[in-house]
Amino acid sequence: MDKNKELARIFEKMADILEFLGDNAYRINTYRRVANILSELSTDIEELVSTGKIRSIPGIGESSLEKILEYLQTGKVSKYEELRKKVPEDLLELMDVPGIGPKTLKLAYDRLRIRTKEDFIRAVRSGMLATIPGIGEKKVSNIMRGLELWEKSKERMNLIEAYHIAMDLLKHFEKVKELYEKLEPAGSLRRYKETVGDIDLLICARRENWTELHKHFVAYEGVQEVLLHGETKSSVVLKNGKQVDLRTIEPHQWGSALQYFTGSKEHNVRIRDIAKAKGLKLSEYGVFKADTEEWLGGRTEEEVYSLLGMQVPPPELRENAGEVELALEGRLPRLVELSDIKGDFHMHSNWSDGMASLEEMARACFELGYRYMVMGDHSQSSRVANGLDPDRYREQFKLIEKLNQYYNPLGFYILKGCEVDILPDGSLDLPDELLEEFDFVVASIHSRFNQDNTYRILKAMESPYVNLIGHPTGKAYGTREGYPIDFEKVLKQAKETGTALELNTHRADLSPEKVKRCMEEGVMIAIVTDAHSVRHLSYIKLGVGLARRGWAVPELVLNTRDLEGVKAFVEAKRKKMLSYITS
DNA sequence: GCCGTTTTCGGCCCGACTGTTTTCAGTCG
Repeated sequence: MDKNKELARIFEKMADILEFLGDNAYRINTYRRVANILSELSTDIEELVSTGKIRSIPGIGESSLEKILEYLQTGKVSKYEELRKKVPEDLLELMDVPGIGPKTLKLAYDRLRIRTKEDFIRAVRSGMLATIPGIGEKKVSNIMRGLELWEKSKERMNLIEAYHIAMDLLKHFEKVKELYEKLEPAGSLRRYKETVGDIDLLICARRENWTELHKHFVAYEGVQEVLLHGETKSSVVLKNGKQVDLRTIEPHQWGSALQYFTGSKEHNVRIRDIAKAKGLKLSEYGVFKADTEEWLGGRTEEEVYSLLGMQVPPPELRENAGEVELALEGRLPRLVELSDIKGDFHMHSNWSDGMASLEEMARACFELGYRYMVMGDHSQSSRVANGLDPDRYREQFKLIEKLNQYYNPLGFYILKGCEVDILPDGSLDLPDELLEEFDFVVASIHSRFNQDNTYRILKAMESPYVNLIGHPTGKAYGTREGYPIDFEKVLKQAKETGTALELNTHRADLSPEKVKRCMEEGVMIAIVTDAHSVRHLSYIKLGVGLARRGWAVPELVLNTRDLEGVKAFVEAKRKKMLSYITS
């Protein structure tokens, strides 16, 4: 799969360079599409080539295929090698910064002879950039803000990125699985924090295997630089700039080490305090008697916490935000779990802007063990997303009905749904006659963020047919802050109208803090992936983690309901809101 | 560069916002 990724990167880079050079926009778009296809493939590119299946992938034509073949044979793409000679690639990395595009970079390149990232940033700070005609003060301050956001998102990775890095490393260790008993990511990744600074891996193994394990770790192909290479601890920086630490643990210390390295720091400080009060000492090596240093336990986390007289707080709650008190009293809530999830309420197929067909998405959901899924393609006003008009939705209904004939006897249901745009005035992008025909409706804001978004969402929730508000605050990882919104008003309206709010895994919106507010107010949430490919569906696990960080309980998570429960939720709102309208 | 009951050329990617302008270019989703 590494070749898929590398090829995707090359196509993406070529697109960047061509854009900088002012090439044909359609060609650039094609390159990006190819990059996207390559990165989302679930099969090795070499296999697709050898079986000839590559020829049947729409979007990859003769020219792209040639480049792919050349890469597989020689490890290079000559067109890329040619292109990169024409531009300073380092500078082009700034295209990822919000507010900086190819034209701005080209202007700086031509007018100020800027050749590197550092040059550019210096020109922004010194005011040189503002001297170029066509670039004013506002533009410069926008870029400054963009740079800050970019720097910040560079420092910490988002949860999805961290998850992928960890999964790849786990795969790397699969090759030497006879050397260890357990391997688990700790730190903020285990706590499902929205952003992760570096990745901590813990390995439980007998001491005689430690040397070999650390050797295997630093030999990982993704490693750029080895910072530390020892017997118990090694640290590396990966090619993507992210740091990974590895700790080897003896079996009898596993629980205490896992507890210690999971954190958070605040939680641990608090826990050690409690240990001290009980005449105990807690460290990554175990629980000890304070006076005699006698080892009392530490094989498992259960052992550690029970020696302190507490329940085990779920890792997602370990922030010293009330979980310690509840654990001491034995009153921790039962949080939602992955195994509670019976379906996904928000995903796209290639009918709109998804990568996979409806059939493929259905099969994948069925294989995940779901009882139902909501197919929620974009509505007509999302033109770039190839949104559906009423006729196409009705056409899609027929396909869904046909698939349901196959799946329903197997206990799986595809619900007719949509992600309908909330228009600037708060009205919906589809007529009521059609909305009524859907089994489940997600409504989201996708454009014109400078309007009164609170009003738009409140208005949308008044519709008897809207069951879920998509990405309610508009927040997206790293690159974008949310649109301004009065969340408390949204909460109140959600409760009054019987509308659920979405926890969109892809964007980490709602944030755990806002999930917590939902729980406090008794507002129903739905954990969704907003999947645009089969692979994205598996991110539901991360969504559950984010929900757990928001203390989400199963009763207020719509996905824990069976099909009848979901139908009852939809029906209840229709009945309630329609009676308002008629009375 | 890709694609084709509109098929080997010509359409595809549209609309809004922001900022810098005075009628428009760049960026973004």
